[in-house]
Order: sequence, then structure tokens, then C-alpha cells
Amino acid sequence: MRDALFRALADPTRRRILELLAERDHTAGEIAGHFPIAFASVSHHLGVLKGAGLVATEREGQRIRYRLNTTVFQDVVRYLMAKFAGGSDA
Amino acid sequence: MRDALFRALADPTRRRILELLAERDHTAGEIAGHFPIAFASVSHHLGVLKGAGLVATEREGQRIRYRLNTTVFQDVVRYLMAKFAGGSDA
DNA sequence: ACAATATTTAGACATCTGTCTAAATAATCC
DNA sequence: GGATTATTTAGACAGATGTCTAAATATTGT
Repeated sequence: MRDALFRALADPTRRRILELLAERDHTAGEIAGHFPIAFASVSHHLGVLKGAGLVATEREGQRIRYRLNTTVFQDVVRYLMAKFAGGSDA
Repeated sequence: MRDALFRALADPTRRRILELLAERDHTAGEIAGHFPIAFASVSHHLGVLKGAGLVATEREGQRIRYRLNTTVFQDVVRYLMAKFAGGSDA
């Protein structure tokens, strides 16, 4: 569970996708347009992100809209702060 | 740089090592004692963690003492909060 | 200097991962 | 219903990663 999460964050393309989604929701096609790799490869990354619970989807006609699941990020931050960031805020 | 960091966090054994070091400093041997894998494999993980800047070392006689670098964790937390955790605290 | 202890490095190997192309599924438009 | 658009799934493949054993390096004690 936490494993899938950190594994998902390990890839730079996926982190970039998450940054895009942090600005606003995107359809799969819009996201793919931002990367020089094949559409299918982006789709694979989206699947990994979804599997980790970092994004959620909603069909919208032909398109599929992706949005960030901010709750999961908050969990990660909480975990890191609690375990590692010392008592300090950060 | 951020890449090595997230890649280092992706492995569960490495995260467990970091948790051990969060409690107190450990020598390489002490760390290895906590895992069912070969000493050399643990040493490999320690190298990865060091390469990512997550831990620092200090030789102490024959032993090598590992300690957590909390600063880097604070950077990760800051990155995640700024980009993804919404405006909220977490 | 030699033996013992602590740790890393080298090399091999199986598995995982990111990428690709091609085919499949789903929804829309004429 | 057939063509078109949007997206995913399947299968292949190269390269990265985690693990192992064996050898190398470094330090200490006699």
C-alpha cells in the first residue's frame, strides 16, 4: 500500500504528471500531449498512479478526466514528518 | 537529485533502514542484523541511501556509523506540501 | 606482520520497469 | 451501422534493480 505509493513517486515522468494535475484536472490525452513518449506509455503511468491511489478518474464522454487525490499526499507528508523530519515543522 | 531521492525511498527495505536510523544511529553491521538478506545487499542499500543524501556516515574504528540526514526529509516534505498537499497543512 | 573483524566492491543472475507497436475497447458523429 | 476519436490492454524488448557469493579493502589486536 505505502509500497505502491512510493514506487509510483519514484518515476520522474509520473511526478511531472502529478504536477500537471496539481494545477488542474486533465484528460488522458491532454496529459499525453505534454510528454515526448508514446500515448500508451503515458497510459501505463496513469495506471500506476491510479493503482497507488494518487489520482482518480471520471469518464466524461469519450475522454477520461484525471484528478489528483490530495488526501494521499497528505498521508505521505504525515508519514515522513512523523517518522523522519524530527520534531521540527518542515 | 530529487530523482535519486525518490528512487531511494521506493524500496521497502531502505525505508525500514531509515526508520531504524530515525530512532538512533546504527553501524552498518547493526543495520544488517535487522534484515534477512545478505550483508552485502544491505551495504548496497546503504550506498543508495547515501547517494541520495538521506544518510551520512562517519568511520568509528572498524565500524562505520550511519546517521539520518533529516534536512533532506524536510526538503521532500516541503516539496510535497508545496506542490500537492493543497494549501492545507498536513 | 598476521589473523580477525567490519564493511564495501565486483560480477553474475533473475525479476521488475519503462518504453514501443499493434490490437482491443468505448463513446461519438454522420 | 460504420468511421472517427479517445483511451487502455497485450506482448515484446532493453535497461535498471535487488539479491547472491566471492573477493577486496580497512582497521584493530596480538
